[in-house]
Amino acid sequence: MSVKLVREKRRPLTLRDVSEASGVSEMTVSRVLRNRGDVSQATREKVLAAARELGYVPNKIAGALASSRVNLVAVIIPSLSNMVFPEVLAGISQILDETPLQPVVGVTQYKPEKEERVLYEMLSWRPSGVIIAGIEHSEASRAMLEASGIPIVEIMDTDGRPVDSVVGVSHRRAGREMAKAIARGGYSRIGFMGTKMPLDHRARKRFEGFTEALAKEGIEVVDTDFYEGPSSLRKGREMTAAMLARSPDLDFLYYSNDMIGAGGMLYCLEQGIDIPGRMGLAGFNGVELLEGFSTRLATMNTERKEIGRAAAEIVARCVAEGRASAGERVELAPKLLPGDTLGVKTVFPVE
Amino acid sequence: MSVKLVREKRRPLTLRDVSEASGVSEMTVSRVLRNRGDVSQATREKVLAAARELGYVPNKIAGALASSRVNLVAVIIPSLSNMVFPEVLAGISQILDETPLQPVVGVTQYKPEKEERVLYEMLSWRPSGVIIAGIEHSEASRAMLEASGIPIVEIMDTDGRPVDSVVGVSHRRAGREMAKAIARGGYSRIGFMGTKMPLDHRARKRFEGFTEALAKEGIEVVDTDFYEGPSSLRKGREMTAAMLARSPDLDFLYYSNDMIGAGGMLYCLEQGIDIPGRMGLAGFNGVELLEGFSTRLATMNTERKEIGRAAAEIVARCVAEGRASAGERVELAPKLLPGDTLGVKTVFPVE
DNA sequence: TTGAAAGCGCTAACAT
DNA sequence: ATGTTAGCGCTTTCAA
Repeated sequence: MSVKLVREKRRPLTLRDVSEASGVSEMTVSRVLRNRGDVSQATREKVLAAARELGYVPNKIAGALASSRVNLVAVIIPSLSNMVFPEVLAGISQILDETPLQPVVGVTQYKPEKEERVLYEMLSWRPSGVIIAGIEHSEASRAMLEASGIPIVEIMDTDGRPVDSVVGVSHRRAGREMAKAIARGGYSRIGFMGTKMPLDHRARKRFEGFTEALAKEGIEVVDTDFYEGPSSLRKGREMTAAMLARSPDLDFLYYSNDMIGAGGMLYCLEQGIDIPGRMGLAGFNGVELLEGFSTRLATMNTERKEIGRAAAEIVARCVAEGRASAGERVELAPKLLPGDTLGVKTVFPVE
Repeated sequence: MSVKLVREKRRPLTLRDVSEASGVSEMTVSRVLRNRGDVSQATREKVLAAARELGYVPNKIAGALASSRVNLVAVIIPSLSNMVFPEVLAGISQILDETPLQPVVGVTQYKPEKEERVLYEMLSWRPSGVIIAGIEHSEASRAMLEASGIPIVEIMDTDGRPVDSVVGVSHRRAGREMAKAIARGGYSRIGFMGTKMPLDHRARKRFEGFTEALAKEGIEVVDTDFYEGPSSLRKGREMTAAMLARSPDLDFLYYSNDMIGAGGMLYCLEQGIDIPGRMGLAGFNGVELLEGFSTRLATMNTERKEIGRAAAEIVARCVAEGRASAGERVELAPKLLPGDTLGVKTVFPVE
């Protein structure tokens, strides 16, 4: 006959339990568990044995309150389904893994109100720093960041006035450089496809830089199309089909990201369109996916992982030095990768 | 002449500051900020005005300690770069957004030791529940989960003995069903490509189910190749090229995920291989990417978002009802999508 | 409807 | 090397 021990709603273990089980004061147990020196080897072993035996898991809530130290870094990004952000996160983790700091991720879905809520929520856990995508925030969000008293790093975008530090690329400049490359290639009837602008400041800035630089060359964007929702190969394919049906005389398609760009490229290749002679194509980001196609889409590589690393390093340094801000500015230069789809226009449509 | 106020290392605001600014006791301020009833309209407004004025952000650390309530759900997944997991997260968020609960994500990189560390770290914040990918854990991890006293939901995989609740698909069964479909198509010389097994239990189970079911049909897997690191189109392309060079008489390639499957498909199409007459292909997951290709890769759709939703619902229900566990089991049936690459073998290689 | 007191589980700072 | 005391900023509980 077996007796089943039903512990009612188990009270979680506390330091006191470990203290009693090991016959050592709570304070010393705390020291052992935090690897502070000044504890004899014998005591240390006794305590660790007791803690393991009981299955004690420290309570960081209490620890953080008592020490007013919270080793969390709030990371606020618009989305996880755009691979760009997991890549940034990978860079952040890589750096923070070497420190006692831990990233905690919040997702805003590109909505300023959601950003505000997420930020408030995260700040209420009193993190040691904030890494936040974008440089455009609601007034309330900006006020919270400024009042937080912790290092803030805005990432991805350097066009604007940061709260504290900033790490990213100039999207305006990226747009300009793409425009210049297109003009050099002799393309002149340009179509643009991208996300709806109010949601995506970086895409907007690229587009602005792009059209401005084209204008200087006397070229204009002939057709544009904007979509909402996730970027996918399929979306790029469908939008491209629609645009080419509408504006058959285009000779270059600029996409606001590689995913729809690759979809458009697949469509053009299947239609037997001569690339890059009759039609040029370019995306943005330099995502790994592009390496999987036998025709390489032209793009501009933004070093997402490097952005994450640089941002995390700034926060880690501030925390280590006890500084409340850094005021650093890191602008990375995106690199144009012409691939196989941005060359020289050779085929001219019949007038 | 302007005077610049340099507040040294700003002490974060507390309830007391709001209390003093509004002339209301801390207790009442706390009530207002938590939307508890029993506060007069006049007082409420005074307090809210003061809090907004000061830019007060509550300290959840202290709140959680005092109330021993933490509205966090630990979500532990192997990776963010495999789109499958962001999709699960989207489902989880969708449900938790309707509750006071918040997901907090930890990433294990498919490493049991890392899973152990991440789990320990997250449990030390005393979350209200845990959603964790996979049903295989180290002994220590399993012990922590069992001792946690909170609802645990293991997701993705149902083949095994769960700690508490489980939501997912049977990967063994998925492998078997793919094998049967392949046998029905008349394919008989099978190649398999996937991740190194010890890292990926679900891939292993699919492979086991697959080979077992094939064996029953008298078919065997002729060639296999396993890789480490991220799955990419390029990897699929390269591995496929290598395998076909090595084993030119294969008539079906089964990939452990859609990403490498799609890469392999692109390679085969470019080589002019007749699909599905001479060669069949299949992946696993049913990712959106596949919709972007004009040839649809055969796959089995696992409802990741639905898995996330179901898991979050279990946790939310437990928390609402104050239960420490649910013991639920939700097995979703993956659906075979034959697409354009799993048909009937019609072309037989010259002997 | 409001307030006062006690304490959540830990750690800083000071003994010893 | 170890122990004691006094909080951290909030919420619970009870009293008014």
